[in-house]
Amino acid sequence: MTEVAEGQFRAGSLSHRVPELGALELLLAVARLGSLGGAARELGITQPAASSRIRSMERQLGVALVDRSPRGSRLTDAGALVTDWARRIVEAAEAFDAGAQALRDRRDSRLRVAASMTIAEYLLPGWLLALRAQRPDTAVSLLAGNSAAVAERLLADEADLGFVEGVSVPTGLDSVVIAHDNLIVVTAPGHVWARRRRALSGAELAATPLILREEGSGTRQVLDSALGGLARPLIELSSTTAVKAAAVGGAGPAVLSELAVGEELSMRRLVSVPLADVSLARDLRAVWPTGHRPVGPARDLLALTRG
Amino acid sequence: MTEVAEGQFRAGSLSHRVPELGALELLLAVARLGSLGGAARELGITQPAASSRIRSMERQLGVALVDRSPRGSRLTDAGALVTDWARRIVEAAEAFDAGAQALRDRRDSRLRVAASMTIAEYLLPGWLLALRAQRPDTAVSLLAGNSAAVAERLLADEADLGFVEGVSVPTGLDSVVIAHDNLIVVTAPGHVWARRRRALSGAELAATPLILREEGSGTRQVLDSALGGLARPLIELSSTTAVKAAAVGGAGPAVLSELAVGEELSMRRLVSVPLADVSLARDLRAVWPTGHRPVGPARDLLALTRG
DNA sequence: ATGGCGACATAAACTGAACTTATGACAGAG
DNA sequence: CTCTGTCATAAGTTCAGTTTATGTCGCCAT
Repeated sequence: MTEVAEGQFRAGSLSHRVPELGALELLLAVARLGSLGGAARELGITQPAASSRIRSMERQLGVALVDRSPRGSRLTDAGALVTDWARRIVEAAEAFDAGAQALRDRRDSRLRVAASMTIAEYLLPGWLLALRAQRPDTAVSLLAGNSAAVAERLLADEADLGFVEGVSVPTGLDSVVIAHDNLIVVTAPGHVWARRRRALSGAELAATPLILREEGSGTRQVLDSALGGLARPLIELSSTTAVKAAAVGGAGPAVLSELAVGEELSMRRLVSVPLADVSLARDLRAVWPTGHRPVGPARDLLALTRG
Repeated sequence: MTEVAEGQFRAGSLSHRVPELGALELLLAVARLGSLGGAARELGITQPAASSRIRSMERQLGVALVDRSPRGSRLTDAGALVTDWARRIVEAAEAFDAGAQALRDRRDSRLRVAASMTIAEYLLPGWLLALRAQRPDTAVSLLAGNSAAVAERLLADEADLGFVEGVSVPTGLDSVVIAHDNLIVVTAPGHVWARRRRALSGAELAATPLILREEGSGTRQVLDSALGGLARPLIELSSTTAVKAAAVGGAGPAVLSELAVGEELSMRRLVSVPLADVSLARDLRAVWPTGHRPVGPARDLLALTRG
């Protein structure tokens, strides 16, 4: 009976209202296996521990999650919903883990990857997850920087495989295009541009103050060159996340990589504005020192990125 | 010195390698405020606690995250990267919380929402987050079910606002289209269809065995009617998540709501196959009992969904 | 210079949540 | 009618995270 006043706590941080990761993993295991004891075994804890953990999660959320019977346990309707939300958290945690694992082994690992920021943030954790599923023993290291830094690492033999975004390939490197990244114009759903039917012209874009990354950033370079150096900043922010936040908040239109806003678009927190006569596409390339074709784990990772 | 053998633990569950939510929140606060003590104050803990928490997170990840100086604390390069991954987790947790909060207050709340599964899973948590930012005191309840169940609740005055996906509006309800959901054909990046240039025809789609939701599900109904009842199942699975997993694993092409695969697409775990002469669009509608135009919080929520 | 302020570090004692071990109760299958 | 699976309950233990209380370092204003 400790949670009587539920509903008017002091902006209590999330961690008091959202179960911790271990509990969410347990819930997913229960959903998959249909048994508390089975899930417990899989996670290497005892059955009473699992039971108690699920129970305290139910108390915390104020909703019954599983129907327990002497024949096993099934999710309730609410439980199924909660499990789906939990899965999102666990997936984000897996990406975190994959990235962190790579970061941790920076020094002493076997596959050393150097990548530009956008790729390192949004794409690599997923690829590393897949690579680990395929070759669990490979220790991967990750270094993030701009194109020049990536090239430098590769040429100094401090990295085995690199990933860059941008139009030109640094000299001394061979490359393969692995994907195309489009910069897109996005606004909050309430913005006038969200209701446009006709596509936006380059001139209109150049004439409108935009929320942008700072000068010198990769995305900014692509935009400036496509527009002839004319992009007019409404605000300049130093991280993709800050730009997204400003756009979601309705500060104005922003130009961002579609990789960075996949979720915001599908959740309709942001809306993409079609563009007519300007192409903001750029290639994402895997790169390596000329002649040193990737072998071993580097080759596997490369294969993964190309599907 | 307990973590000597780091790197070869027994498939150790995530929770041992990923810091818990509270620590991630703390990290975000430090990133934002530039100070350990400040972040501690914001989260309602003491400064040594914050320091120790960050430190143990650094030990856990094996990477320095913040540069501590007598003048404040800034993120290291690795710290910035980790913070971005952490933010994804925290965002997922916020969506979880928004949904759970609604679920919890099912009985005694002021705004009662009934929604179909896809909307409840993928869209509503985001909307509720926005609603709570705007009207923090509104207690929201959520019931998920199929279109008929939604209609029933509304007509019985057990819900104030409903959301349904599908072609027809149940009788007795007024509605507004709030968004369009497209079913799309997706495959793993390795599948032959991922390399097609020409769009897929309806006949080809009907002739190919697909990974599908079970008969009776909303997505299956739309597909069957668009194809004239001809969809040929390769496997039938009972949840969107299972279909996604099978498709990502390369089992074959799947047909899914674009809402369900936004992230997979932007991460290139799945690729969308363009479709030529078939339209798999369906409207997402807000619904309410004829004549009872939404007022108060229901009206606010409705406004949010339309941007 | 020199106090004062703000930031972080260190040490020791405390608290509590979550685990384990050990057992009991219930349902269905052979 | 016992055997095997399931979950529940109880009591004891462990350990991570917290607080309180101090120490150190750099910066700034007087």
